[in-house]
Amino acid sequence: MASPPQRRRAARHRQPLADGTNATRRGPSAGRKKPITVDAIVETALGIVEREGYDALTMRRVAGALETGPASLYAHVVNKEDLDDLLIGRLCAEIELPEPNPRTWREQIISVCAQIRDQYLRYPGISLAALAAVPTNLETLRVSEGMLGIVLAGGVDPQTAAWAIDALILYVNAFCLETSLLDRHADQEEWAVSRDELLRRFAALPGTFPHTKRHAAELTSGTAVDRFEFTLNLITAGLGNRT
Amino acid sequence: MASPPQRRRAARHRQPLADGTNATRRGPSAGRKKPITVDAIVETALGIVEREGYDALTMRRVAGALETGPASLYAHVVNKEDLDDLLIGRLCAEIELPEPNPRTWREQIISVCAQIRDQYLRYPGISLAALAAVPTNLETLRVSEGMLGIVLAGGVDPQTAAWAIDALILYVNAFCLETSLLDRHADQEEWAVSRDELLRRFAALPGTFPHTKRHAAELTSGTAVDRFEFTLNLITAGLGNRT
DNA sequence: TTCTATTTAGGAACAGTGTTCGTGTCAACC
DNA sequence: GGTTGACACGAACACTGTTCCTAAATAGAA
Repeated sequence: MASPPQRRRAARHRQPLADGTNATRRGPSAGRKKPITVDAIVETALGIVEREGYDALTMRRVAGALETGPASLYAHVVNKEDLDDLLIGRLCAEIELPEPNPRTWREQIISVCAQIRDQYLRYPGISLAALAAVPTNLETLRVSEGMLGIVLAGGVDPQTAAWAIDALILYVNAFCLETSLLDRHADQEEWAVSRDELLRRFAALPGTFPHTKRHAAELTSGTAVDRFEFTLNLITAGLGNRT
Repeated sequence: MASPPQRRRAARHRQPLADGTNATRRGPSAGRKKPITVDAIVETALGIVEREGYDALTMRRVAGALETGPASLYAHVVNKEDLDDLLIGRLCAEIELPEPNPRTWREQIISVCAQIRDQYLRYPGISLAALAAVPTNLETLRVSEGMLGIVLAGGVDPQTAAWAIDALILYVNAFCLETSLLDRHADQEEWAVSRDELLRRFAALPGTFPHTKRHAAELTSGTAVDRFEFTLNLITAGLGNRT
């Protein structure tokens, strides 16, 4: 009745104990080319998401890539939810956090957010898992901690800093999710929404949409990244002098 | 080979033609107590989401509530995706848009966003459908149009207004999604994350998390709505004088 | 060395999911 | 009155996450 994955998961959310990778392994894994480990599962899963998107990430798919059955994964991973957690942990671990600099703190958080954005967009749709991730995941906490340090170094009062970071992370996740969903739509759908097509539709709207019709150009202008940086500037700009 | 739902869906995204509710109906629907219509499906679906949450929303579930099989729905609805689209359209249709007032424009958009928030939170998890909704949905466009009018009345330049509204809507959706997901987690999970529990965990973090440990109180303070209004104030505050 | 305990691997199955096919049934038009 | 076409729907397909239970193989104990 031993349940190692559950315990391992609980431990993951408690303390950053050095992962006790037992040098010696047991079980019928000698016949395998590569043993099934949590890292192998995570790596394989990330590869699938990178290549085919998050909703192609299936326990069966991962198991198949590892040349085994789906049941074999549940010895190392509690859930699909647990796997999701591991994935975004793995991604957050790659984020580089600069030493807080009081003079350039705004550029610094924007750069960290851009790192997260690029990391998430490289794995389309995974931001959904990021939104659902439990807030006590150690790797996401590491990123929060780093961002908090940067904003505090900028002289922002702690309460404002705490909530602002919450808002920033939430926005980054949402941005990536929306972008991924839109890309997936635009990929192989008959009604791909190019900018021209959008402009045409806005122009064809009835008179009850005066502003949308008049400012269709502004509404459809800019790349996704342009909007991303616009919003981040907007949020961070208001942090210095609160009203 | 007639495909009415596809055509209807396409029409929905083109022009707000008055819904041609043919007074006379055909087919073996006389034996039914209530005929299966798009409205009936949407209404039933909303009821399910309100009571049991978005991931209880299943084609089979809706069909069952309508006392029929799942195949019957596909005569009126193209997809589950189409149903999702209809649902958020229905919700957006309920949003009341005030007449733009240049003096109180900030309070006005915040109030509209709060309306959307309450509407989405009443149907837990449906914000996921809102994020995935195609941007040419007429009802969501109506809301965007209303918000655009308010911000423009506030004297914000059109380009800034357009992108800011995009950011606002994105944030509201993400906020609702995260809140719903957290609620679902906290509902019947053994590791429910109460505020005390969170404080304890932050206190137990290793020394590599100095800021998180020191400001655990600020990080865990406030209700979800507090954070919502904080962020909306933050975003709208930066709209007047752009740098 | 032999034996047992523990851990890992995995086949088969269960209860769900979205979606499609084909068939049957009824109402409205010519 | 017969034909047409919209509607309803049972059955099935290809999936999904997850659990049960069995088989294998090693680690430590006797």
